[in-house]
Amino acid sequence: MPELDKTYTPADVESRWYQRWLDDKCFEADPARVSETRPAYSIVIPPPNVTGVLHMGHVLNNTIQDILCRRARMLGKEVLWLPGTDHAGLATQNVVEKTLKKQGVIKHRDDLGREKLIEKIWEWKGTQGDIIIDQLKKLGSSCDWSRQRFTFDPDYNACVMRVFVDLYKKGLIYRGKRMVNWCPSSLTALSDEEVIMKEQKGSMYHFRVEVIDDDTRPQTARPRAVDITEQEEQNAHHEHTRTDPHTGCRTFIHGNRFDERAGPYLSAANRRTVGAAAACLAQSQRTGADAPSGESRREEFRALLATGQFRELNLIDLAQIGIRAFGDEPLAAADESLKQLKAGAEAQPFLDHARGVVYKIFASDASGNAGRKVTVSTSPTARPYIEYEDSHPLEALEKLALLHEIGGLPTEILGVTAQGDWVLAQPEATPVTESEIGAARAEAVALVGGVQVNESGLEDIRVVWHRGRAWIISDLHLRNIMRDSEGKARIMDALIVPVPKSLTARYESVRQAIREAKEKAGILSSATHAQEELSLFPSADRKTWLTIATTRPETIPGDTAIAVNPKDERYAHLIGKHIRRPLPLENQAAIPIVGDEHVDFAFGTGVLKVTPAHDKADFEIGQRHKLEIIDVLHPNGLLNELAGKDLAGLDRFEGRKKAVDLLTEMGAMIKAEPHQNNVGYSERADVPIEPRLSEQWFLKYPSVKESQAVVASGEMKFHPDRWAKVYDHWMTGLQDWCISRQVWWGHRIPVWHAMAKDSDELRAFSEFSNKTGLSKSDSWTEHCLSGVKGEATLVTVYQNNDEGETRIEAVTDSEAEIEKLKSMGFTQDPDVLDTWFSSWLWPFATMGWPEKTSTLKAFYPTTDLVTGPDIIFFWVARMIMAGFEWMGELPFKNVYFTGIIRDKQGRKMSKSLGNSPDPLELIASYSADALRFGIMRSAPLGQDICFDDKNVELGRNFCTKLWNAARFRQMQGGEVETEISAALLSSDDKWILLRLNTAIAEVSAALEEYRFSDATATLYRFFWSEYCDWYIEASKAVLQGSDAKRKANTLAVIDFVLGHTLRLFHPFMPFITEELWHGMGFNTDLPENQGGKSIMFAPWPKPLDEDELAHFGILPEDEKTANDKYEAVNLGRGLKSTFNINKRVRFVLKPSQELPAHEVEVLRILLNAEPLDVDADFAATKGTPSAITPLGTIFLPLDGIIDVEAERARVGKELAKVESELEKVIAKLADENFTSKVPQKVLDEHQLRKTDWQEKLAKLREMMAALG
RNA sequence: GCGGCGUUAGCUCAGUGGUAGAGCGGCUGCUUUACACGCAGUUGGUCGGGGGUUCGAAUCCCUCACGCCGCACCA
Repeated sequence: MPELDKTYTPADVESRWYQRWLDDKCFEADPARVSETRPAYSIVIPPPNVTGVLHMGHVLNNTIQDILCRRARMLGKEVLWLPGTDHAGLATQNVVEKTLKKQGVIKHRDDLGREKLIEKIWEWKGTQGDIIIDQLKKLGSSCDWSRQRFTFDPDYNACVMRVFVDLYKKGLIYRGKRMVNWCPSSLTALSDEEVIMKEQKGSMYHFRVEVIDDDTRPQTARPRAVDITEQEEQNAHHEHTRTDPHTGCRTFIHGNRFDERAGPYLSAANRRTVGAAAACLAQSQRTGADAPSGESRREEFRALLATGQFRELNLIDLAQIGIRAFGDEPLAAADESLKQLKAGAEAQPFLDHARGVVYKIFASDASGNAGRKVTVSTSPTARPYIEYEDSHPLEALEKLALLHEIGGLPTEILGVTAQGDWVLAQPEATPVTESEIGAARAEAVALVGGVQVNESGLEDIRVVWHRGRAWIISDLHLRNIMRDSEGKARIMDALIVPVPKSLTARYESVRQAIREAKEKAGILSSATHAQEELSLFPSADRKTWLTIATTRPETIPGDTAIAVNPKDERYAHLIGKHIRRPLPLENQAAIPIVGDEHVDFAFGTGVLKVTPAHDKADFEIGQRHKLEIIDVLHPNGLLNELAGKDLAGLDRFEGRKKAVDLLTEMGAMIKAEPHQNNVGYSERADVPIEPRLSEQWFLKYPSVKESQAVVASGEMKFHPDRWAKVYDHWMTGLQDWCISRQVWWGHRIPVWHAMAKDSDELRAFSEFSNKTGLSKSDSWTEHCLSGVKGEATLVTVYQNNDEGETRIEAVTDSEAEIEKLKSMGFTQDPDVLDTWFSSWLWPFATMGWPEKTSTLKAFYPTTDLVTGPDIIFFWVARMIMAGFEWMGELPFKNVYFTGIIRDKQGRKMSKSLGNSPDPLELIASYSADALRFGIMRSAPLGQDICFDDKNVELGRNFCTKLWNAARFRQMQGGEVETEISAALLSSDDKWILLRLNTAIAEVSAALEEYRFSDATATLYRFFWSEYCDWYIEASKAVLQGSDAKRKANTLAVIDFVLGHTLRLFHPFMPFITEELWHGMGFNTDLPENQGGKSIMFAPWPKPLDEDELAHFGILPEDEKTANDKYEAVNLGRGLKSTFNINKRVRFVLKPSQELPAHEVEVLRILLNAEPLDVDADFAATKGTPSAITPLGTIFLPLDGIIDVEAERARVGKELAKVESELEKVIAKLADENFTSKVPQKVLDEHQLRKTDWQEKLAKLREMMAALG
């Protein structure tokens, strides 16, 4: 037997074996070898990016593939693991361009031009590309490198061209001017899958636009209100761009007419309503110029909300917010705040029809601010509530919005009628009885303390019960006017929401009464306000304004319409009118108001600006209404001249700021509030993408039905199968795939154009005919232009493109045809294809398609695919479709999705975080085997992996252990792998053979089900805990003994187990197992293809079958014999440890059964006893520590150092535990409920347990008694 | 919003109805002839909360909370 080095040197071993495997062509697949008895097994590698370097994800992915392949080889399959790399268009071009720039070779790619740059990239690929291939080899990957492919290989390119032409002919590829995801950094279109949504904290800008009747009216540079100075108005607007920084709540204010410090600011329009003006002034005076900013109150309000007690709000008048306290103590929650206010309060109760008893308390708040009013009232839902009046209507509305937006609030604002009525729904309100109302009223009265009730107040709110809900109908609407508690009229802003006509009609009389009351008070009735004024803010000159919310004000110059929902009663009547687009300043064009169902009237203001050139949804609206498309952006994201002179040349984000400034200056800006929305980012360039209208090539996915069905039916299996759902979902909502990219490195689109300058189709065609000799009727058919037999071009004539030309489009993948086209003046489409458009052909294009190669025949469809779930759409789904489309068959039978590798903190590994260890460094310091074992051990099925170097360290330790165990065997000398004699098998031998059987079965089953971490766990347990810790230690009894026959037999068992273990380990740790396989001489005498050449072809271990077990005389109960012994050892060791004995000492065993001398010797060695006396009549000195074992009682005689108390304590502790366990079992067995219902098996188990505990208890009691 | 995954020992994770586990870490002891990258012993858990089904629940059902990941999105 050759001698193993004292230490394992992985670096030498790994490079030596890998080279040897390559030299011996161990990885090369031969289709000719495939037969019925030697089935094919194949995997195509997910081709890494040619610029890529190995990261942990690759390690995980490729280790799994290698394990699958190596095991398949051992199972006697013909294995093809087909490797290669991906040309990765954008990424590679970027890398090379950057390198060239760094080297100072170029400043811009145009310096080189297309052809030269591509040359440079090829050059780069030749010298620096494919680094990852060498790295994969370091990992031990057993790929068939002789078949390595690159997606840009000439024959692969031919496949891509062929596929394009085929799809084109099938009518699935088309060119279209559509909205695409445009990357302003890479200057190319991207597919939807390459865009990732990121949450953004931006602003929602509200600005107003002027409604005009038609587009013929003269334009005015800026809207202007009468009776106010420019400065005043600007101030007013400025005030109201303020938003709540904490909540970002919307205010619903359309009017924008209040100055918080100075009180209501009156526009001319408001002055029209005389009473209102007075009211405004009155309130202003009452609250005073130094009225609190509202901030302190806001805080308090938030605090109340946070208690969760205030769940419902009720708008009484627009300056008030009512809060109802629900719960067992209706008012207790509000009590605290109320107490503060009560001091010196003046309460004014009155009866309100809608609200029951209302008490209005006027008070100063804690900080002495005047003008605070609190209303306590009963509600129609029989819950008393408290209302806070704010010094300012605006503030109240802000709170309303705040409440409205807090999840779980039962009050919803539903909408507004044409009359301006609005409806609050209270979905959680429960209808109440008269008596409940009465009780609530009484509570409220009691609270404020016996105040007299008077009737007063305006009948401004009604509650009706409808469909089981309480509906509040109010006459309030925009500029609604009411009396306040002092009897003075006030003007309020309002929420506008529709109410069902049927409902409002029933309350016509109520409204009539209100109107009369208001007229009597000299207040304009809401009825006099015409419909068109609703929701709009009319100014003195009767201009009407619409408020629009947007996140992208820089695109206003590209707006070509305003859209409202035709069902939205607020705005429906405006459809057909126009608005004045505020930007660009020099071109404030009139653009139409269109009705479109797309508009969500619950969102924002319900008015949408339509920018067809810069938003997907807007584009569609534009199509529906035949709107003009104005593109205001350059491809690189700078605003162009169409954006106006103020914005042109600015970056889109700079432009945004500038646009806001412009709107503010002209007084159109109402406010900017914090707004969170999701913005699409280019995954690669990490910049926000720009929806951009451009001419691109699109593909309608082929073979969708089959592809969806194959997974749904389970014919193709996903592991874990939850990904099947994700796949199915995506396949259900497929969007056409934008396949063209505006880069140079890629498969160039095989489409050739000739432009006929004439827009007249016939004349254009005759021009074409002169060149080709084809007639017009030949359009859309294939022709051979070159005259070369079998070659063809598909010719299509498109009339009238944007430039008024006629385009002749020729599509072919034939070189002869291309030459001819070139000579005829055709030019090729400049775009290249999406990289995924080539990699979706990977499973068959790498195998020689379209030829019917023997490789394809033998290895397609492939068996397994191992990849990450992040490319399920990019790659997996598309490969399935391509497989069906061109091979008529699924491309693989199983897909295993790995998890994502995270760091110790659970963060995704990334370059920018720098938290990704370099696998090559790990290999250098721990070995590839260690890395492989470590990562597999921590990779449960499809779960993300928290990666820690500790795992690799553990892998390294495991390798060392394996190495040393092998060395131990070798040091024993003797022949390798001799016959095992059944007669000489010890209980330990039988035990380890049974454990090996279990391990083989477990590992095989785990691998069948892709449970790699389970497999490694079994390997670890079996080899370390069972084989090394117990079996080898027990074997020392024989190996150190003098019985040569037994010794030889034990070595035979050890060899048997090691030989199986190495094979079981090989897929996980290929290098060290190969080294030991040869180093230990397991390869000798084996046929070349059965492990003689390499362990990778040795047969995969099989458990001993029944016959073999019988032959060796191994029974299932043999496992127990050894287990009993090991338990006795554990207990004996425990004794030693308890009494702090760390020397070799004497043990005495008082056996409960006869023990062969060999077993005693094993016991002695495992216990490290010197000596171990077996004495059936042993009478221990009082206080001698002992333990009850399955083999009898073990004593640890401690002459002179007996500590009776310590031993009593120890036994006592154990006694207590046994007693409690026994008690549990007895109780269970005594319970008839249990015994009558439980299956017999469980009952037996419990019975047995009971007997065991009882026996133990008896013995422990004996021991206790012995201790005195 | 819709969907998925997860929550078990200090950490990483097994455990799909019947006596709560592994590795790492911690602590104690041991240089014992394969291995200190080792050996022996030992300490860690009301299995996220609540409810239900059951003789019995970490496991099945409901619900809530938290975390992660997709998808869809509203200007």
